[in-house]
Amino acid sequence: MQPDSSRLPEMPPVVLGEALTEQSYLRLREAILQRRLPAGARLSVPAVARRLGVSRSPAREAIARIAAEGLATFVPRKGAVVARITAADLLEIYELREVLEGLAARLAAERIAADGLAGLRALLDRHRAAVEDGDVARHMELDQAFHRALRHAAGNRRLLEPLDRLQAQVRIAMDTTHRSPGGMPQALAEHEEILAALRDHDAVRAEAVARAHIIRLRQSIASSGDVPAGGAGSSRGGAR
Amino acid sequence: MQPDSSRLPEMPPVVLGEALTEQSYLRLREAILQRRLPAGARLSVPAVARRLGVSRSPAREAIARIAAEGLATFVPRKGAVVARITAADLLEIYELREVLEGLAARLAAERIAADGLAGLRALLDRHRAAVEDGDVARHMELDQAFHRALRHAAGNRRLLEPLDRLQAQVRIAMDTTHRSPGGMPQALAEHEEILAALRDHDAVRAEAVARAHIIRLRQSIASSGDVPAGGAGSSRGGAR
DNA sequence: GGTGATTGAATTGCATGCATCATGTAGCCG
DNA sequence: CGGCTACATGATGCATGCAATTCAATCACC
Repeated sequence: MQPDSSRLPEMPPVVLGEALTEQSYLRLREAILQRRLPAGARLSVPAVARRLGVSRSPAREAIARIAAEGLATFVPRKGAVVARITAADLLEIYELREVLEGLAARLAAERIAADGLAGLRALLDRHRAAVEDGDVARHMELDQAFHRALRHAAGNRRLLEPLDRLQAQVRIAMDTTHRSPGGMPQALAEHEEILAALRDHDAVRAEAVARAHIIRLRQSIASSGDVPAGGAGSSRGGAR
Repeated sequence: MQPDSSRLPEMPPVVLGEALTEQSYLRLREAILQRRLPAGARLSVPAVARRLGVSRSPAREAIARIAAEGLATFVPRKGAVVARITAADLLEIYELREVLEGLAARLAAERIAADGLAGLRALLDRHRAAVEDGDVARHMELDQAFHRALRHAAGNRRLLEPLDRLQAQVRIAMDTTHRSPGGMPQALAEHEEILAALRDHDAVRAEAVARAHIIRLRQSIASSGDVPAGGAGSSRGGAR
């Protein structure tokens, strides 16, 4: 193993005089999601503080938030390391996402108003353009934006955080799990299906198609990235 | 005038020489769940530190965890206050719990082994005894224990934290929303139904009965529950 | 030359100092 | 007598000091 983790990539120092902790958290999160900090990278408090040009206090809290979010894990004696999202983790994540996105779609179908529908419509139009252009990065961005808008339309605040976290974890896993470009039109079509159900305020259908959408994503991942045959079994017990 | 912030209830000082932050967190959580710290109580860092006999660092982090868990909310300029779980919040919580407990039951039905079934069986036996004795406190405790065991049997680690959090939030809401004692045998019977489905490894039925169980709880709360009405008068300190 | 002990660097967790800022009160002035 | 202001209190956020501990690499010794 190479101690590649010792050198953190250059991060522009935090500038805003206010909310150093928040800024540090956002910078750190961004670095992780963009994979400038790869899975397994160690996040020591002094190192992060140095890189960000802040003292240890905000660095420490930023790291704590990152860990609480599931983007890093605390190793007992080593501090925090950027989470390694394995195929088994993705299975767990998609099991959860299935029911949560389904719930979001159901609630949104019951509650969404005209402006909410218009917003989703606009997103899908831009998404379609991106897919037609074969713009993978933009596709992923708009795909996530759609799901984000969907859960916001659900009107259940407690639904936001778990889904945000899962989505972030999926993003840092995208490293190993290749994005199949062929799946882009399929995802778009399924989003259209969800939107259609929302427009009809058909809660049952919205939940069903949303769940089917996630199930398909899980399967496409399970088939491309091979899962160790154990599944998401209990690897480790213990409370947090 | 008396500084009301010092009115935090007596908490035995943290004793263990290790993990002051963890101990502080647990003590604080316990105090909140037992309603020794009522909803709306302010959790200022110095006050908590004083009460627990620790310095501000562990107190600060403990409060941060409590807030991240949804047991307290950060008010921009006032610090953290113990969360006020309204009837509307409970609605949100049960919307989420419905799908999460359903997922837990489904996964558990697929994966649970003999010892897991035996553990749940033992819990239900004790639960039955408590219900027959009319022991409400023990009923609630075992009710929660059953759900906790169920989600552990699901074998999805990412499912644990959201459900733990929701359950904790429900507990601090139990202040205002009283559980109808008549519901005890009903809850027990539904848990038996879930267990039966698990024993048959009938995932579909397990999910269905678990969801039905939560839906019923939500309805029983919605019918007995009061209006959220924010009219809770903040007790103003005595003028003289 | 191989193995083991020692020193060293770095990290964590905790404690504490300090400036800024909001809050609430008391007193003063119109 | 009421409204406004200045002050005292206390909280937050950030910076930094300090001891204990861990991990590693070097160096001495067999």
